[in-house]
Amino acid sequence: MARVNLEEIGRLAGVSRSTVSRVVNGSPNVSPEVRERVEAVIAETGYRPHAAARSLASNRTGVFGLVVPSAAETLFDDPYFGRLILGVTSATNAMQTTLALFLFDQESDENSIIPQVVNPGLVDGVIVTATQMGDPLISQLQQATMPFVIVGRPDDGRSMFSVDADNRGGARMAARHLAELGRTRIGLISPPSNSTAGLDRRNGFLEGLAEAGLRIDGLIAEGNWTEESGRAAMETLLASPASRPDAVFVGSDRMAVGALRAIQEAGLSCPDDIALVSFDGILPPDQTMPRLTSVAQPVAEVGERAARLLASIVDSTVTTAEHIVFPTRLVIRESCGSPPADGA
Amino acid sequence: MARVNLEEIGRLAGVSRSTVSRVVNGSPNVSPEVRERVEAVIAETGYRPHAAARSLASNRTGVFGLVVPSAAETLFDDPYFGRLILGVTSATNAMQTTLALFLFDQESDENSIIPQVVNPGLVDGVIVTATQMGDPLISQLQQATMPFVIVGRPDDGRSMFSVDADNRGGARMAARHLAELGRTRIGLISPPSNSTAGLDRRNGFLEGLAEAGLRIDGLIAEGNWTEESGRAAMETLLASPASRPDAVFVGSDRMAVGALRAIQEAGLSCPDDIALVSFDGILPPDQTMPRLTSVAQPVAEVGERAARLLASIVDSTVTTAEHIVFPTRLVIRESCGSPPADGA
DNA sequence: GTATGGTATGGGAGCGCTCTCAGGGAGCGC
DNA sequence: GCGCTCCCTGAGAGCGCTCCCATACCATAC
Repeated sequence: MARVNLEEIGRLAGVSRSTVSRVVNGSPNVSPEVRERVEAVIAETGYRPHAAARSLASNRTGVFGLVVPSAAETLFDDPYFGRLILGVTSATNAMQTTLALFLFDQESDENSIIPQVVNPGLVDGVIVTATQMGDPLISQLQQATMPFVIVGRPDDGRSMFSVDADNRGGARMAARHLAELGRTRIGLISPPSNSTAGLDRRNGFLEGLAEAGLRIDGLIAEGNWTEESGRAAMETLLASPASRPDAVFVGSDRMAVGALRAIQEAGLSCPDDIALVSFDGILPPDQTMPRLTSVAQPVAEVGERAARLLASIVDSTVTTAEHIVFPTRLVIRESCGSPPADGA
Repeated sequence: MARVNLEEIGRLAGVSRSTVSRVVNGSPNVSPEVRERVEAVIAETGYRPHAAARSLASNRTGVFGLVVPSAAETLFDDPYFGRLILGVTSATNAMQTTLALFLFDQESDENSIIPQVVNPGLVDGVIVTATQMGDPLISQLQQATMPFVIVGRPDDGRSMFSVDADNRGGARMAARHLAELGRTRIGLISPPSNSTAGLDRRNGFLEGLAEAGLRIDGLIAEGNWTEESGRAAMETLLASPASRPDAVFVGSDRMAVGALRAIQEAGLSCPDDIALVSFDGILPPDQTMPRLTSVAQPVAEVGERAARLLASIVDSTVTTAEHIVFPTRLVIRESCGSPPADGA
């Protein structure tokens, strides 16, 4: 069953290459009997169109790139990226598009990967996640006029297509919730401030705190998304018993796991001594004791929407940049100290 | 900066298309001054070769596919696939190859995805993971003469290229370790037996048990890789207190987390009442209390090796099917009840 | 009858590259 | 000085497809 091409199929079915192409691509202008004959030949030869040839002629590859830069090492310890990939693939599968994954597993890879990403004829467009401030990839994409969508909020004001969760609103909600439960010394373990998500969560939290008439009072530490950094940050906050917080908002689930461990290692109780609310809502709830109250963001939906948005950019259906924000919701469990209202 | 092609670069540099091609592809037969001139033009025009055109002409795409079929939903809760992807990308990055990810997120996707995977001109070869017995994908790949490597052990005797961890030997080691610690009623929570990995771990365990002169005595339950199934399986094993095991080998880390929870919920202690050894060695050790003793398999290395093997098949460097097995090693922590010998 | 329009089909051109081959020039040995 | 080889370069063909246009045919309208 050697490779066979359009011409050959045409020959076998007694029609031209063009007609076979029409059948393959579902053009309506083909007579039923011809279509049937051609389809029979295709079936019995096992013919499959050659993707590269098609791409070259049509200037469309049917491939989207998903770029996940920076420390990929730690990446999959966080369920976030897995969920995002799941969302993206669910959309690309539905659109008959294939997904190329660009993971930079080292800083040094960056320079060898970027050319691939922006290479014409490989992908039709790119979804970019976890962009750092001033990411060189972004400007390269713009320069190459490669369509792209950012997952997250772009750091500068320039208009680009992007999809994000409402980090700011969610964090604000968390702060207010803790305040409403009567906590007064509410601390923050912030995600890294070199990411817009981190920045937004921090600012949203401070905003909510202010709205509740509370002050942060120096109870602030910064982590780097990892469990270990959450634990270290909590240890910092607990360092002086006199000024110990009675509640902490932790900027991500994983950091919260570490923070919780620090609380317990210090012989304190969560939520009695220190209430905790985290962000992401992505961990299997039973993974911690008490279970985490968390601001849930719809990660898979963000990924799915990003893929669909990219598709419409590629199709030139939408042309003016838009920033899509998904709402977050507070999932109350035990770590915040309020009676559970929602078991999800 | 509109699209520019080889011909155009040639025109600007005063040479032919062919010469530019040689420069781009690093052919040695180009005079230094011409090379320099061409490279200057390339740099200033921002020229990038068109991947599809190159693929069409050279019959090489520079893309490898990674296929992860079946229940993708639960996929990323298990760090296994993340690690595997990391390993594969580390190799493909080094080889200047791009990775196409094929995730079937529903059974129904399968039929729409397979054609993409075996499509000529899209990928040069495919790495297939988590194959079920009698996977239709495999026969399609063979039929399309698409090079492929299986991660895991192929279920039938036919010769194919594959890379696996020594599931059998690892499980055997686990059984013997527990026996050496003086446990006599050693149970098994087996991975699903519709996977060769599951089968191998189960058989290896039984083998090790027999070598230690022990019998399984009905202390066997089967899970489906999930935490919840591990917990349910352990509950089954604990159902009749009279015949309770004093040790259990759990076929995966995630199931072990569930099993551990079941032990603790039953008011028993691990390792005092029931010692635990699991398989994978992939979870952050601090995630459980006590920390899990586990048979560690080098997942990332398996992925990396699979990608490299695929590359040599594509290059026709290797032609006779081989099955590569990576050794596993027992990482002793607290859950097995022996004094820790290794902190990794 | 001719004019008009829609539909089914074929053929040519071309997408941007690689690969093979031919040819010109330089360098070498005798 | 001639022939040989080796290196560099250019030109042609062709990868398998899509897209556009020309053509042939049929149906309808006047």
